[in-house]
Amino acid sequence: MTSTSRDVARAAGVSVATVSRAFSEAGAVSETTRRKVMTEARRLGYSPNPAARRLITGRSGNIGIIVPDLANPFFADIIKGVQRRARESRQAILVADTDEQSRLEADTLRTLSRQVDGIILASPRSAMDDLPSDLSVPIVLVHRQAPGWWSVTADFAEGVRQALVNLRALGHDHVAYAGGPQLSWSGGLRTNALRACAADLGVHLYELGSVAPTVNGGLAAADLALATPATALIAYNDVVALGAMRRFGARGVDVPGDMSVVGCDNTMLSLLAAPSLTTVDVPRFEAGEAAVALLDRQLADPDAEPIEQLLATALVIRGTTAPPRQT
Amino acid sequence: MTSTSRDVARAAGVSVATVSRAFSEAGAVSETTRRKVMTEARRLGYSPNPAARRLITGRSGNIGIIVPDLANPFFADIIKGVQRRARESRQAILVADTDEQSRLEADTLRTLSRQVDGIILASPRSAMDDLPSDLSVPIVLVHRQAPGWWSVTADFAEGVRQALVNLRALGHDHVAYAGGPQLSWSGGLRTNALRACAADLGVHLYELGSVAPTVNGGLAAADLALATPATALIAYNDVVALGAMRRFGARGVDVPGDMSVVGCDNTMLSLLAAPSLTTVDVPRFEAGEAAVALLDRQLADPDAEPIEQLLATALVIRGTTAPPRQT
DNA sequence: CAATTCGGTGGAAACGTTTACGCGCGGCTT
DNA sequence: AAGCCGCGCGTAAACGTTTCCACCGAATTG
Repeated sequence: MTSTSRDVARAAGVSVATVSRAFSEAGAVSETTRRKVMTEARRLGYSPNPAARRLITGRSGNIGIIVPDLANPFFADIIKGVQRRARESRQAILVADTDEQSRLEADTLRTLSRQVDGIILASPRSAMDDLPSDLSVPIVLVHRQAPGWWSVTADFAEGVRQALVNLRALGHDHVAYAGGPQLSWSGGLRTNALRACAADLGVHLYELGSVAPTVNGGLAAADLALATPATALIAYNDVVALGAMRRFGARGVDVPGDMSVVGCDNTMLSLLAAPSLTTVDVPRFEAGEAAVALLDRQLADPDAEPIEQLLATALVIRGTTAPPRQT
Repeated sequence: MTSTSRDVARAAGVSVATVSRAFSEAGAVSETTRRKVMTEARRLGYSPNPAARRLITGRSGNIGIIVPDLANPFFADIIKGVQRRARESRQAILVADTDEQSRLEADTLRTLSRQVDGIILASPRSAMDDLPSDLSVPIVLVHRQAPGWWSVTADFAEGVRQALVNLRALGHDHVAYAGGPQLSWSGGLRTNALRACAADLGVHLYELGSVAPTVNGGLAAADLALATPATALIAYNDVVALGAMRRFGARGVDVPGDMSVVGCDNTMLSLLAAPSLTTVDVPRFEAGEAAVALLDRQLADPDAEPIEQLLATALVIRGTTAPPRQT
């Protein structure tokens, strides 16, 4: 049987209001009574009922995060960032995984919105128009920008640009690109950046279209790449890159001898690959932490102008890029 | 401004009690009025305030899950299983990651316990004695058994036994084992099973001690293994196995030519490795789903006898195991 | 036809907090 | 020395539900 503030009040010889004040840290209670209250509270094993507190304050102390796929180390790391920051401010986090299904996003958003003080929406696969806009909780987008929305994104454009520049410097004129989900905003960013940059550099870019952001997607991408004259492949993310490497291996294509591969995200996977994967580093923990910070700011001042935070990216050279084999 | 049951009641010309009943699905309201209530509710954008509901019912509709490391695909998959099952019964999930620090577990458990109806505690790194036992919420252990606790575990013992039997059949008499965290219950299980089985088979087992369940742990394990006459390495999990493979590669040790490697868990990583990793399959989604089921059962009947559910494991042969090179 | 049940509904009391308001009391200003 | 300020605290009114109890009419029973 859990005890209530009334029990503590009685035991400490004060009123429930004082107990509440002692816990709310308002400093509006003398140090002596505060100590007395705390002692009794500990003795009785009391802690404030979150439901009751929430009913009156309207704050749950929880924040929600929605990701397309928990099993993708990229999103797992973002959540870890969120969690780290949230733990400091004693907030719990509700996570929801939409299994890469865009139609689950709106629903999940609506359900979650009643449970939390704010929501972090990572890499939504829906069009912004399909997302409910009348939710009464603040939202921060991660890796998606939209007018009027708060967001934290990484500079994917710069990252893939560096990748292409590097490949060009190695001597690759024919480069393939395997894109991710159609409605991935950051995917679009990469595509546009690559197009522009390819034109600038005089590199021939083979767009392989969009593949699933999974190992299987990578397998498919590899076959598509081999059907072009490309000597290098830039993949939507590390998972796709690794999948492609696997398929290259199976088809007897040497990486990086016959085909250079560049991933994106710099997840732990890129270090596990053999050879280790050249990839674009994007700060994931930091993105998670920044998102919580923005959420807190929005919570403090709901009418503030939306902030769009941009995180830096950089190419990390490892073992899967090399000059093309002389033919 | 979110509307309340009173608004809906007024609009529909009924009492708040009826509105409540219409939403509580009790079937204690006529179909006509129910429809009327629902119509008005939709029009006003009403949905029951979870805090108020929870205050009176004592149920939050949330379940918590605590894992040592979200970034480990093994736990990510367990969470996905939990999430899938929880979504069906319209429960949200609170996840907490303890960063492999056992001292965070008790705290997290206590904090979470006020927020949720039940907690799933996956692979705790603490001794059971260090965990608070007076929490008023039901708990289900995953991959840990303890007297008086509900749990769902996998038959790791059988899995590693199969691995050792297979290695023996390939001709390996000297096998190294890299263990995981000291207080990992399932780790202890593996160690004991391997010891017993090695004795039976006449295989010489080199216990490398415990390494961190991370890539770095794997790197270390590889060096330790090479300091023994072992021709095969069984690793605590896939991450460690992949880390070890990386180090073997760096030191010019061919896998599986010079050294066979067996992982554990059969995560997506094992398919990404080159060559793909021979590993022990352990059902992760199923573990998550089963844990929720047990939680629901415990919730329905708190005084029931604890259930200990066991999931089957099986060796999956892939590319990292082969007969030892003839010397 | 009278007595009884029962499905459907409303009134009101909880649930455990937070917080506006008010009050006594000591120390400060003038 | 009289008034004022502000600190510390208690009283009581919310917050938005669920649920017990009572009530009414209609249907069922004897």
